[in-house]
Amino acid sequence: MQQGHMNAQLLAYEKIRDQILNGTLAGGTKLVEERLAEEIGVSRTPIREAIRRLEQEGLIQKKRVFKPSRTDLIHLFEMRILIECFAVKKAAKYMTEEELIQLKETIVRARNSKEAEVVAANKEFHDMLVKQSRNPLMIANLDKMKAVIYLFSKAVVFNKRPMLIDEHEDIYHAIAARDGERASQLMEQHLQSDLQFTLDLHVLD
Amino acid sequence: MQQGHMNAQLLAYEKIRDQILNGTLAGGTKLVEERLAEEIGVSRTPIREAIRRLEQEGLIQKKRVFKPSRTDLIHLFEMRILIECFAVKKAAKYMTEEELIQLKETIVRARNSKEAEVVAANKEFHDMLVKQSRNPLMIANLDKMKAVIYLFSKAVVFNKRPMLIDEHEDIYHAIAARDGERASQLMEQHLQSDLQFTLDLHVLD
DNA sequence: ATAAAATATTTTGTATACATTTTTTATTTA
DNA sequence: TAAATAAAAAATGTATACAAAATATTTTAT
Repeated sequence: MQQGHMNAQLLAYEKIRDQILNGTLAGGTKLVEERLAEEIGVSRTPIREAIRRLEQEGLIQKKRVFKPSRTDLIHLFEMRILIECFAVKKAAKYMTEEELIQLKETIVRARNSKEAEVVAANKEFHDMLVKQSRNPLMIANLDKMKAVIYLFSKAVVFNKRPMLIDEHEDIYHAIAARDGERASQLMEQHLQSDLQFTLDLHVLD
Repeated sequence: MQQGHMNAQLLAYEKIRDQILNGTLAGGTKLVEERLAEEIGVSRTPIREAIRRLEQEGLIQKKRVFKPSRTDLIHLFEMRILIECFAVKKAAKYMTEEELIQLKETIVRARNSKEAEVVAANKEFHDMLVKQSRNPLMIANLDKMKAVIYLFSKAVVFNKRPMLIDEHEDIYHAIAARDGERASQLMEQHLQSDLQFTLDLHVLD
């Protein structure tokens, strides 16, 4: 959490967002402007703007902390698959040798580290690929979605799904071989597995 | 323009949005809260909320009416193609006979009407298909994008591209034949042609 | 006359008061 | 007791005043 020129709005936005993501504000909680204003120490005005923003990002819906259902997650992943498969095809076409080395590097790092570092490396793998879409719209879209996806899976200790890194490696090889179609197929399977894994951990709904 | 329970916010939102879409507020124009407040006859507070919303929809950027560049339009269409091709595959799988009749109906209407009615029928064709994605996220996304796409092509008299209806018909036949792959390919070509047509009409940039 | 500094003006950000609506609680009635 | 209604409280919507920041304008020095 960095603090640029901290105006009240940004402060409110970041504080509320953090509380939602780390679970302090649980899914379904009603957000009361005055309560938040008092807690954060600003007036209602910037709180409102922050809430509007979070509403647009999907983290708040109808004044309540969004609690994604299984169906919501499935929809999110449908969209995610569309974008990441597109990106991966572009990657196969346009990624430079240097970029490929960097990509490979995230896999090596994921194998040789543990805990948070693994998660960070895997995240970087996906981020690098999404960037290859060269489409700011898609990048921004996916960014928003990730917050909601995280919201759903935050209970899931940490992405420790078996085979995850192997799948990344397969995707990498397909890209390096400039086989966009195959990379896309592999990415789809990879994300479907991720979705299934997440759904399985939330038996109730 | 219908008026539900007209609160100041909605009023402001709709008025500003309309002015952007119909060109009264030209691309690049700086939006001054006080000016708008006076004109619309509400205070600055609801104006601000309306602006935030329009910012999120992409119609306003950094306090100015968004003026999409050719590149922006290309990005928009990349995203649009992704979603509509996805939708069309689902349509081929799941559309009922009744729905297919309705779809066909939009084509007949487009052939036998003129002016605004043709445009409406063509729009309905796409809307019906997008709905087949059965994914609220995609539907909402496309809806936002359409406003911006319209913003770009509003100077373009009205969608009178030759072959447009024939292409719709081809897509319809592919769907009716339950050939999702082909429907998707046809939809992609169709939208690429639309993009090209729109770009060609804006020689300057 | 030009560039820099100082000043004035406009515009946005924030707090606050009050109006309106929504939600909750209490009360009445069947 | 349960449903319906009325009263109270709470929360949101809106207007407005003032503060801070960003822009535009004038002044000054070179």
